[in-house]
Amino acid sequence: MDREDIICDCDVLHSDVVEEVRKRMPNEDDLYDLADFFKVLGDSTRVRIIWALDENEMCVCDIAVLLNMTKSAISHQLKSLRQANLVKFRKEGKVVYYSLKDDHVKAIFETGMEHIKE
Amino acid sequence: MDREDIICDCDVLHSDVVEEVRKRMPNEDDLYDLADFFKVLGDSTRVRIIWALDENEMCVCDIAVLLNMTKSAISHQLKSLRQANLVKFRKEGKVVYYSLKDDHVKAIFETGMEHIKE
DNA sequence: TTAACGATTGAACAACTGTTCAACTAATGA
DNA sequence: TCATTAGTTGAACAGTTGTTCAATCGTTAA
Repeated sequence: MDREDIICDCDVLHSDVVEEVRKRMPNEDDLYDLADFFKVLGDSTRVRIIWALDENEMCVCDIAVLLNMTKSAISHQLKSLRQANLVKFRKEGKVVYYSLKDDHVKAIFETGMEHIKE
Repeated sequence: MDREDIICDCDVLHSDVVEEVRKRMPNEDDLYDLADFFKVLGDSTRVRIIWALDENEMCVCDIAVLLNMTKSAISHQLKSLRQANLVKFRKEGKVVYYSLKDDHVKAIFETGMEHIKE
């Protein structure tokens, strides 16, 4: 990093701690990906969709009725969930059935629930 | 819900599934709180702060140096983390030391890492 | 008392996000 | 063939969010 790129407005107080932590920090890219992953879970519509799909495979219309939202809104959010690799789908005629792809998510949800219920 | 409040633009296709899922869905408020919890984790600055604090208790200046950001930016994010009950702090003279409050978070992080590394 | 410094705060701004709307595709069946 | 229905898409809009900037607080030490 060049001198000019340093935007921090203070001097380090415990350089030993900072250096030690810096060594142990995971790859920057992984931390950005992790934040993006949580960003997907950080929306009540998507959380409710995931929770619903964990109970049962459902089509877009059913989810829209369940959450009382438009098909379009649901479809947009399902797109985010697809891109984040959290749901999969199968087509049957005009109907598209969505279901959960990942088994990590339920574990994460349950630990999250424990946290907020304290 | 009144008839006028229904904004869904389609008819239910599998009312049995929808009814069954509706019964099993957790409390709406809990799902909103859960989404808010993930929203806090859904930012790379906050994720990096949490990861750093998991390694060592640190003061605001040290975190600012580590992440090459201003004290102000860090302090704002620490406020979010405090409000979400994820960090605690102790004062020593002018210096404020932050550390992780919650042991759930590391478990959630590690499961999240597993997911994104697939 | 005063200067210096670590930290916090509120306002402002730009960037981002979720929903709506309208237009569209693809499959069905009359 | 044509109307209908399930679902997707892109643009637009409003609401939200993260960082910056300047001002401020609280503690320390001169």
